[in-house]
Amino acid sequence: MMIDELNWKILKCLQENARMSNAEIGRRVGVTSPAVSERIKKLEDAEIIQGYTTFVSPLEVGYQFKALITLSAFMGMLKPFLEKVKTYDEVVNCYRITGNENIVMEVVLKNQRHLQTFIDQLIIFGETKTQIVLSHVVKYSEVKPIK
Amino acid sequence: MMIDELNWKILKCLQENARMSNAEIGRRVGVTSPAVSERIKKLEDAEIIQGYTTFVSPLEVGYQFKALITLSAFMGMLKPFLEKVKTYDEVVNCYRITGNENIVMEVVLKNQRHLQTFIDQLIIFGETKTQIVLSHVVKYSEVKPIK
DNA sequence: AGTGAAAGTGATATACG
DNA sequence: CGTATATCACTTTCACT
Repeated sequence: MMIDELNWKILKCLQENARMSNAEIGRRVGVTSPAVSERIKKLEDAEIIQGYTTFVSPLEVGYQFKALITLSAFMGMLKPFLEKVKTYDEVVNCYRITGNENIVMEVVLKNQRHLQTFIDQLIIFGETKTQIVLSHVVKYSEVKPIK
Repeated sequence: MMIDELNWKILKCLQENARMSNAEIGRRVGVTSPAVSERIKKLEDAEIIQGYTTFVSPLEVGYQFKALITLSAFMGMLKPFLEKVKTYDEVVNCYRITGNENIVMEVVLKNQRHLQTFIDQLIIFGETKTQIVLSHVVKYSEVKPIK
């Protein structure tokens, strides 16, 4: 599928604020709301738009910190881990990566004890490395057109 | 601010689909749409809700891969980097972390050459480590109530 | 803090450039 | 692929509880 300039403008609006009305998007990009509606539908069908979500602040709801946890899986333990990780409420993001380290997870934790019990659950899968997140410098920045 | 069970149900709906109408949320959680509207406004004011966004697939719009790039900053170079990183279109997320490695970035790249030119920009700030993302196993999972 | 009703605005389907 | 119109749904405000 083709993404023209108008579609990029619509994607920009939606990335800025997913709850913006089609009418408001239309005003900003210079078309009517049915046109916006149809284009959004096509972007969804083409899976260019993969969903709409809300940022809920982990700190404001009582989690004390975030951490990045890196897992170097033991032989044969990567596959079971990939299934298991989906069930952890703590994990908000999980990437499989190249190299000796196989997995990086972004986790939300309520306190140090919680970190300990969480890491304890991982030891059967491999070796872990924990890095506490001090700040989220760039947060879910927009995906922009390729130059 | 207090987050009661009703607010958690509303947050669950919004995290699943930020574009869900207040009326639809109301039907699912058992209140009227003005009630939903008012609660959402309070959650926004309390900065529990920090925004609404749209997932645009980097691969579908022409980026060939993602990478995690770790930066171990040279003495005195962390602060200038923290300003500079906001200007990079490639960086969709950037975390400052504890330990010898100071920064982890999630970046979208159009090809190998792009990776090289991007890393070249970083060498003045510190040493880098690059891990190519093979898959995004858990994607922006919901933040859930603390048990 | 939530409901119900009124008025305004937005979404959707259809007909037509 | 877009607009224009009409109908229906949703949002917002407000009086009341």
